[in-house]
Formats: sequence, C-alpha cells, structure tokens
Amino acid sequence: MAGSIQSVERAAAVLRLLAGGERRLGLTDVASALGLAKGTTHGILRTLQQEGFVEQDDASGKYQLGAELLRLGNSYLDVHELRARALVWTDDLARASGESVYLGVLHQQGVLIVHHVFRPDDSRQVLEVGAMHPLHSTALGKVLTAFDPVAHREALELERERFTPRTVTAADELEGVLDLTRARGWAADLEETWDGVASVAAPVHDRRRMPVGAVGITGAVERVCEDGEIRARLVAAVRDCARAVSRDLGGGRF
Amino acid sequence: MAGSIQSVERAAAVLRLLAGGERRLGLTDVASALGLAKGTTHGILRTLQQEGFVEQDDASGKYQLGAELLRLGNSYLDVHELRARALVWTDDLARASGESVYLGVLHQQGVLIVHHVFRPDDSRQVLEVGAMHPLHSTALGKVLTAFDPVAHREALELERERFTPRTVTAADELEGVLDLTRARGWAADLEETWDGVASVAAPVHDRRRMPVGAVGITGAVERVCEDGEIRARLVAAVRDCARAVSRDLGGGRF
DNA sequence: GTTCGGCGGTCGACAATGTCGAACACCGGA
DNA sequence: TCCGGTGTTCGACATTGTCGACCGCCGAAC
Repeated sequence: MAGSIQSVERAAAVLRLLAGGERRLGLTDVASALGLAKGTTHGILRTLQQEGFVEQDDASGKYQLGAELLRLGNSYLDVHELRARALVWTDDLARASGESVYLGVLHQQGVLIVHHVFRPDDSRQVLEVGAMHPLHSTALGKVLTAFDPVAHREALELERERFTPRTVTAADELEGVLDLTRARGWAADLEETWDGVASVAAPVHDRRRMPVGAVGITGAVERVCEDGEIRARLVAAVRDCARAVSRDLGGGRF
Repeated sequence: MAGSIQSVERAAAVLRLLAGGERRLGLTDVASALGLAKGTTHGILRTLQQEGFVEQDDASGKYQLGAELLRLGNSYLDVHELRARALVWTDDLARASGESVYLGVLHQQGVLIVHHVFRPDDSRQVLEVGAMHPLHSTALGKVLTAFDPVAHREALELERERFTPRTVTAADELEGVLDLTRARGWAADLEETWDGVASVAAPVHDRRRMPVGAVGITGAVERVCEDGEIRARLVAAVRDCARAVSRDLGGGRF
C-alpha cells in the first residue's frame, strides 16, 4: 500500500472544491465536478457533515464548509512556532512603522498569511489571516521566492498573473528582481499587486539558516514611499523585526 | 450504506487529536490513541500530509496540523453569511462601546468565535477568531444556551467547569440565569469566566426567528460595570447591534 | 392542478479497497 | 555493539467503499 487512501483523498478534494466555489454547492454539482457517482459523493459529504467539516443548508440542501475547519485552522496557529515567536516583534513593528504587518509562509503556490497586525489607527480593516497572496508580485512572496528554492521553482513554473500595470510577469525580469532581493536582503512591492498599495518584506530564518517565512508591512503608497522608493526608515524597521524573529527562532529551542 | 465512511471518520479523528495535543505527536502516539494499527495510521497520516492537512517535522518525524486547514478555515469565514452581515455593525459597536466585540455561533459544546473586533485603542490584543468559549459562563454562551434548544441541551449535559469563584455551575441556578436572559433579551458575564473581565451579549436571529448566533462585548470589569451591574448604555449598544444584524439577515422588523 | 425534470437521498451486489500485523531500515543512547 | 524505540513498507485477507439504478420530494412550467 504505497499509495494514498482513496476516500480520504476524495474527501479532501470535496473540501477544496467547497472552499473554492464562492457559494454553496449541491450534491450533484460536487459529484459531477469530481467525476464521482452521486451515491459515493453523498457518503463522503455525509461523513464530513457528521464530523463538522461540512454543513448543509436545511432549506436548499446545498453544502458548504463547516465550523470545525475554523477551529482546526486556529489550532494550527497555536502550534505554529514561527507565529508564536513573531507575535511580540510584529506588534512592535506595527507601532514603529504605523502600518499593517503581515507574517507569511510558503504554502502550495503562494504565501499563506499566518499573522496580521492591524495598522494602529481606528480605520476599518479586514483580517487576512488564512488568506493567500501571490508569490511574484508581493513583497512577502518575492522574499520567499528569492530565498526558498521550493518557492522559487513554484513561482517560475506558475503562470504569473498581471494585477496592475506594474506587475512583473516575465521570467527573466523576475529573476533580476530576485537577484536584487537576495543582494540587499529585502524586497518591495510598489503597486504591483494592488493599485495604490506598496509593501516591504524581509526573510525570517531558522536556526539552520533556512528560510521559514517572511515579515513585511503594507500600506498606502503615499505613506510608505518617498521619491518612488520605500522609505529607508521603514526598510530598516522591517529588517530589524525579521532579524529579531530569526534570532528568537535560533535561540530559544531546546 | 447508511453509516459513515470509516477512513474519513478516522482521518477526522486524527486531525482532532492533533488539534487537541499542544505539541506534535508521533505516529505511535496517534496509533495508540485511536486504537489503530501503526500501518493503518501511517496510511491516513501520509494521505493527510499529501493533502496539506498535516505536516511532518523532518527532524523528529512527528506530525502536526498543516497549513491547508488554515486556508480552508478562512474560506469558511468567507462563506459565512452571518459574519458577512455582521462585519459593519460590529465595527460600529466597537467604536461606540470602546470595547472588543465578539460574534459567536454554537459549535459542538461551546461558542465558536467567528468574528472579533479589537478594542479601539493601541493595546496589544490577541485575535480569537476560531477559538472556543464555554457555554455556561460567558455572555455569548448564555445567550445561545437561553435561546437555542440544542445549545441548552449541550450546556445541561456537559460538565460545567468552574473558572472563577463567581462561575455558575449548578444546573438549577443556571436555569434561573437562562430564564432571566430570555426575559430581558440579553445576558451578562460578571467575572464568571476570567477574573476582572465582564461581558454582555445579545442574540442574533435569522428570518425565521431562529437563533443563529450572538454578539457581545468584553472588557475590564471596571470599565464595563457600574455598581456591580453592566452599564445600561453598553447593554443598549449591544442589543442595538444584535437587532441590526438580525434585521440584515431578514429577521425582525423592529 | 397536474405534469415533469431535477434535486438529494437510499439500497444492494460486487470487487476494489483499506486494514492488519509482521517485518523492515533507521537512529540515538547505553 | 547492542538494544529499544522510531517511522515505514509489504502482502494476504475480507472488510469496506464504490457504483448505478431506484425512490420520494419539491418547485417550475403550463
């Protein structure tokens, strides 16, 4: 039995399908999307529902993701060592920079946000923990792509979507950006992902000097930039934070 | 095939086990905890790992929850209708009350926090989305227990832990509290869960008048209370917010 | 009101599937 | 070097999940 367990694989596929589609999906939708018999699909859905991973709307009979996933996802964060070490430093960074702080790790073909500190003002902000950001256009993504070989391969193999006129999509151009990132130890995103939004990020290393994640700040380009470049003060603050977290990861274990 | 799919059930049990234990677990630990053969357990873990639901520490070989769960949990929030409707109102409530706002739904034997607005000041706060709160001692929990028959049964069947000297654990005493809650339409928690912390909450109903969740605020007892009671202004603000969300969901007309 | 098409859900036969336990390779400590 | 422990692989067995036809239901169409 060298392979994987079929039914578990299929259950995972169901969950991923439900996560993708914005609205609820019916039994028949799920079955046809996965190419399974209705009976089989129903069995999987019934089990997932029983376990709390999937919920069914009483009225329409359609299925959606369940609350248990949120609870488990939260448990993942509790165990996450990088996040635990970074909590205090990212808070300081938000205070010092006056911008939102993000902590991301490589996951599949993107950056998974595992921590997010709101910009310290009263503005209305949406929490982005659990969200995915692209590798080739965000500061976090560029840092991971530059320092993590796995991320590098993913970013090159992947189709690089153009989000704004400034998004870098050509492979050779991206390589140049990554070289620059490696050389100076940080990366920027100047309106390459969202119009009017810029970000800076620096890598976090573990005790073996392997890249495990990236921290960065994101904010309106008018505040974060000066003369078309990220303010040096902010770059320094981000790099200080990344170094502090890296030091914490290298020291305190065992 | 009226039952559930065994392997999916077992995979869910593995995930729940990993979520429970604080630190990573080894293959043998998981196998013995679930009463399964090592080979079987390994197959499940291998599949879950392949799907990203579980990660394995290269050094120790031990297993922990994976990043994909965080991503799926986040997707759950995106679909969540109650949360979407509540976003704007809870923000206003935080501003008006000056305290943290929580939005919770019944999940298993507790309250699952699906939205959390930080207290609008610069203090350091931990995001609690995805966390579980007890039914019998928190304001959110009491509201759900009072208005949702399912929650009511859970709370009575469950062993009610004593968190502080003021926690209500006796069944008949709790019933009295629930009667009061139903009568006045809101519930309070005066240092019954955490010392020095008080909270108020009110129920959110859907279009069929069924309770679907609860909103509430939580804060230091010195700020939230006056003469040993919740400030009337805060109670009114919370109830207004709950009514507003209910109205948005298509519920009450007033 | 009645028909019809689609929905979610069920059932039972079949064999593909996952399970089990023994055996494996590997590591660290004694 | 040995040992006890780990995670991992393997093959025989029968349990288990799969499939597709079938059922009852609901809402739209007419």
